[in-house]
Amino acid sequence: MDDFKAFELPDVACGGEAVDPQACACEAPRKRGRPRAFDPDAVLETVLEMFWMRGFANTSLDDIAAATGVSRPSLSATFGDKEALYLKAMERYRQGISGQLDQVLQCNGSNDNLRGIINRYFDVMIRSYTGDVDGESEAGECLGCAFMCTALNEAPRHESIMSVLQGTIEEFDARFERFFVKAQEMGHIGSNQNPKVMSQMITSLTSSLAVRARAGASRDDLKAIVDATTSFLFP
Amino acid sequence: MDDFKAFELPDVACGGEAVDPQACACEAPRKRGRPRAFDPDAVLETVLEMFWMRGFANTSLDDIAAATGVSRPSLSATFGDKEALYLKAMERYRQGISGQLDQVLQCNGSNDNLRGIINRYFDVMIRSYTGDVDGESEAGECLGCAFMCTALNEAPRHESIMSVLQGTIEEFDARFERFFVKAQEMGHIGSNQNPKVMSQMITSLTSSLAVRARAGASRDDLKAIVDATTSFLFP
DNA sequence: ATATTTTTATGCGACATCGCAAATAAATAT
DNA sequence: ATATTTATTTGCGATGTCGCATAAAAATAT
Repeated sequence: MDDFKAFELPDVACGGEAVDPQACACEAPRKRGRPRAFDPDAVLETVLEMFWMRGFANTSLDDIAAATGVSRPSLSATFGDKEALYLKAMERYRQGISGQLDQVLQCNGSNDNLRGIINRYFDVMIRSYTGDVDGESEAGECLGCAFMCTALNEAPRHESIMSVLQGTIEEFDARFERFFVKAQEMGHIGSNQNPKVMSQMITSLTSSLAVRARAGASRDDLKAIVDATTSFLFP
Repeated sequence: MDDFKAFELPDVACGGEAVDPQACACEAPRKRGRPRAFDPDAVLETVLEMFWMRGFANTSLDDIAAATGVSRPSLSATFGDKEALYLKAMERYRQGISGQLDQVLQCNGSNDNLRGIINRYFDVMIRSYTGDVDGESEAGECLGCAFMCTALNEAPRHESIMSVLQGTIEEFDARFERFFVKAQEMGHIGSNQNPKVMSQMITSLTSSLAVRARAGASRDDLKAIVDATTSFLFP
């Protein structure tokens, strides 16, 4: 019902009504029946943004069908029911962030300094939290963490969402604990410091940024908070 | 639709069908028309728990009417529409927390040590986040922060919720900045420390606890995190 | 060409949800 | 007692929402 024209799929490959057989450059020798008229990945991206902005319960399958141009039966044939669709969209989101963190969170080069790495990490998160999609910030912005904003709401009602929520927290914790243990081994932090505590500081600040961003804090607001904290933690 | 018998109002004062005129010990000389058959505060408490568990969009006025025994027209006459009801329930929640913090967050007595005060603060928050209502933890538990879990979801769709969210964040920030400024004046933290940074650490950790609690972290899990952090910050 | 397979289109049915309107009930004011 | 005020009860109407079932369309296999 709400105006969601902004979500209409652009004419990307695989987006037309009849798709050029070779267009979807999937190596597979072409399956048998009628080919899909849409790109599932593009649909998931749109779906992610809708859930991100409006939440799970406030986003109906009709809305999604209208915004993507894919009918409800096609959606359910491809992705399953609403919950499965949500989980697939969130998994894509998680992988996107995770991939960026893999690149940023490495302390290999011995000339890296820890504070620089951590600042780069927060740059990534802040960009994501303040409405950055693929480089430039956009109009009908998605603010905060897509997963936090929606999963905290739904977790008690959906076993599967709860368990993804737990898994995501654990993944973050584990990632940073590994990182700081390694950083300590390489002498970037003193042996009197506790990697677990450092890790908790970073994940806590991260969740705080997500909340503040959702409430409309600007990129500079968040940067200021991060700078203050990192200059305290890594003087 | 869901089973919500747990929310049926107990027979508290003002809960029966015809209320004893003097029972509601409001000093006011008794208003004119037919007296209310329910206690608005008790209703708000129930409503809070429902929104807390299920979120705003997943809680229908029919559910609320069934759980409280108050019909929809009475609800809307007393509280306004669904959004207004939500805001009133959250305001009650905010005041409840705020009142507890007023008691806990004082560094008057010169023998208070800062770490003790902060630990008491986190005790309050952890109890609230892990399903404590009025002292004992309950069965159909409300986990995490009622406001975070619901408002993050709804903020972009509801101007009013967004603005309460911003206000709540500012209130927390201001509270802790005041606290640490005063603590510094009283010599509890060195003059080289930055009250703003300390404040950010505490609010960040708080939001992190809320998230973890919603994901099912136990009281002890959260205490361990708090202890590790506070012993680092206030050695 | 015909059959087979897969996707898409259309639409129905059951139910949920909200806001509102009209009638009824219970108190105080005069 | 009667009028007035405020709450409650009952129920309707419009719309939203989801899952499913059936028919049509577009491709490949034989």
